[in-house]
Amino acid sequence: MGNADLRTLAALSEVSFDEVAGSVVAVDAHNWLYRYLTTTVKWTNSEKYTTSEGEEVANLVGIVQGLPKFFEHDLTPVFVFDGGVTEMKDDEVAKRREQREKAEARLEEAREAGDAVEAARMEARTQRLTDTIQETSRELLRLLDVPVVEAPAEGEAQASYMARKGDADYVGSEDYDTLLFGAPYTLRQLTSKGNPELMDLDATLDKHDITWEQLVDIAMLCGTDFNEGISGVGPKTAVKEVKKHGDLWAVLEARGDSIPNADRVREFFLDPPVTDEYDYDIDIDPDVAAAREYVTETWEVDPDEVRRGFERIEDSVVQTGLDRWT
DNA sequence: CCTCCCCA
DNA sequence: TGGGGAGGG
Repeated sequence: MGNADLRTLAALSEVSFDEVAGSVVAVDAHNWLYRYLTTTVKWTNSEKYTTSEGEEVANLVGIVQGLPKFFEHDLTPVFVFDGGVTEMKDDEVAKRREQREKAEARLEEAREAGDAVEAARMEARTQRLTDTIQETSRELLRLLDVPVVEAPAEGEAQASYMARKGDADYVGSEDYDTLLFGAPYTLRQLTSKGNPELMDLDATLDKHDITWEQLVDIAMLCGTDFNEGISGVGPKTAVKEVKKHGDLWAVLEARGDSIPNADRVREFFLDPPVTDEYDYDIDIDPDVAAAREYVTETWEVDPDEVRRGFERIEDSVVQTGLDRWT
């Protein structure tokens, strides 16, 4: 379970919303929507957010309720969507399919073994947001004038790349592997109660006196979402060994161990498919009336579910506009 | 120090 | 999902 290990290595600190006010946050859209839908809206077993046509549109409620948090703290979100498989290179398609099949196979194994935790974890990995959810999310964000970027592959990789280039101040994600994608600063817990948590890449590297490449090597030894780690190797040992031997290959050779597809996984973190073809205006001017009509009439969402959210959006965006003039 | 397991 | 304790190496 690599993510917990990465957390122990990461330089984390609590920040206040005031400290990050005025910044642009590249949000991994899939991650954000998925977490919001599962934790807050409980969409999977709710008929409340299902239209008469049987389409699940809890995402619309999630967006209307989740966006005000950004605006009220003067944060500009840029939603970065995962790329469609067809836009990816052939080997990338093959790689993703392979990973997906692997995850599904592990899910089956976990189910058969009665391992509920592992099954839930694998389910989260294999679960995809439906096409309807992706499309209606994009449309609602368009009406609300929230910037959207289309990633060629992983949204998380694209968001990290944008932050690295300086086109975003932070990546917004709950995942720790934005560190592995080279995101300088990641904000976690942006939509939950309490203060956000800041994850700092340079501070993480300094703390252990390692390079970014070595951090990726360390993570791979512990295990990532894309590879099993080496049994008996945790964060401490991984750091020690990578610093002693220099890089992943030297560590694996010295131990007589191997990681399947190690070169591809490593490359995936260090040089993922990303694009420079994006352009957005961070001066947000939402058409709340059109957005409300889209949500409540086109998709038949109960107006009571989104009334407060739209009010907060109206208030906070007007407020922000005033702030900029004073 | 790692892993497994339980609790909040 | 992450923090803490038991047990094993």
